[in-house]
Amino acid sequence: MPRPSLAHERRAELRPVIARAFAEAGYRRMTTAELARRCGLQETQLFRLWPDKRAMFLAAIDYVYAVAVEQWQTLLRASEVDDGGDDAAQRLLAYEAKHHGEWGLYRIVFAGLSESDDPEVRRALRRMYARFHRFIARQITAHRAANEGATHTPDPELAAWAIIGMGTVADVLRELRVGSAAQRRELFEQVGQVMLEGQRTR
Amino acid sequence: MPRPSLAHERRAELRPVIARAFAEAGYRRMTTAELARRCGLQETQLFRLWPDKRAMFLAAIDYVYAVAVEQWQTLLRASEVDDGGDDAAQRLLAYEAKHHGEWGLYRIVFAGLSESDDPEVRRALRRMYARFHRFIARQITAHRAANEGATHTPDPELAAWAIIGMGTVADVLRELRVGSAAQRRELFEQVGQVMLEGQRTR
DNA sequence: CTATTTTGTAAGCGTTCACTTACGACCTGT
DNA sequence: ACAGGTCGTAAGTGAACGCTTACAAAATAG
Repeated sequence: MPRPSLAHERRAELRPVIARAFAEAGYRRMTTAELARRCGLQETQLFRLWPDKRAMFLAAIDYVYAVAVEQWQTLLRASEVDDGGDDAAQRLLAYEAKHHGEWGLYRIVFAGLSESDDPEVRRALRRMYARFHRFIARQITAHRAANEGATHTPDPELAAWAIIGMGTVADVLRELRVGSAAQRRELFEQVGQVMLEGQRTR
Repeated sequence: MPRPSLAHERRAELRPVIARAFAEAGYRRMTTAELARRCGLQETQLFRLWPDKRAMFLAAIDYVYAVAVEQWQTLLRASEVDDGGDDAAQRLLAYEAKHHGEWGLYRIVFAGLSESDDPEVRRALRRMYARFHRFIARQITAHRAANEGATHTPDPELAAWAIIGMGTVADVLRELRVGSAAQRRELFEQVGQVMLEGQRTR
């Protein structure tokens, strides 16, 4: 019998390094050589763990959502205790207003989008967006249900997309160094609030 | 005296072809050879018109705003006559709800963003975003001023960014083939309306 | 005409980079 | 022990591609 493979575990522990690398340089500009250097191993090892560069990138895309959700969950658990009357949606919004995009992982998404004629990359991005959207839409629905019973516009599904859009534009502003962190925070707070509440449909 | 150069005119007439090409394939994947083929000339000619590939890409970025604004202006001129009571902002919103992103030029922006450590590209993108933002913010201010005098939230500057974000997310959905054109239209109508009107600050 | 510049065409050059080959050392179950 | 796999390292390969060189043809002002 051969020696048992640690490939699975190694992939898991290298994923953050890979993701970080792609986030810094984008897809094309991050070379497999540099990737290997950052992982502290030879290029060949990398190609034994993943079939090709694209597969490494796919792993990075999945990591984007994984990281976000992990942070949100720890946040929600932590603030169940010292809750100031705000519900989960508002706490998440306040958190994002401060910390959105600070990991720079959105760069992976930008890279993926301009690489997106590749069907696998598309699939990974779709899955990522679908997950974010579902998470946010649920928060909005819960928030509105808790606070009052009326129907609002935009409906939660659309409001969730709008919030994702707001996050994206905040990423772009950060990326291009347009405006300040304070302004981005204002954006999250004002627009986020309006999207959460919505307007009563007459 | 030498023969007079037509370089300026040629650049102008090739710009849409270049832009279209970058929009279809992104920056890295669009080769200068293919670019030349589409322009119906040799690669060397291209390099006589622009110093390098990046310069061609910069021209494409500028073209994105140029095209949008041209369409908007013809729309506004045309609908001054058969105006159904809506103001400019609402007509633009209705127009975008139907036609946003159909030229695919947003792909140029995605490509630029993941290529964005290049200072020139960054500058071009900043200028483009700034122009879009100013245009939209003015529309919002005009709309609110015309309809009622109260202060609203989010303020026009932020609402304008939110609308750009909404447009971006619509582009992403179109790109990834998530949801239908009708849903994107709904997004523009509902979210756009709320951003235009805003909520009265008490 | 002629000098000077643009326009057209063909070939190629140098670099970057994803991915491979080759080979030896090292585990681990039977 | 040893077979059949994993791990580590070094070198290389082949293709893509941005950009250049070289040279001839055409056009225009003086």
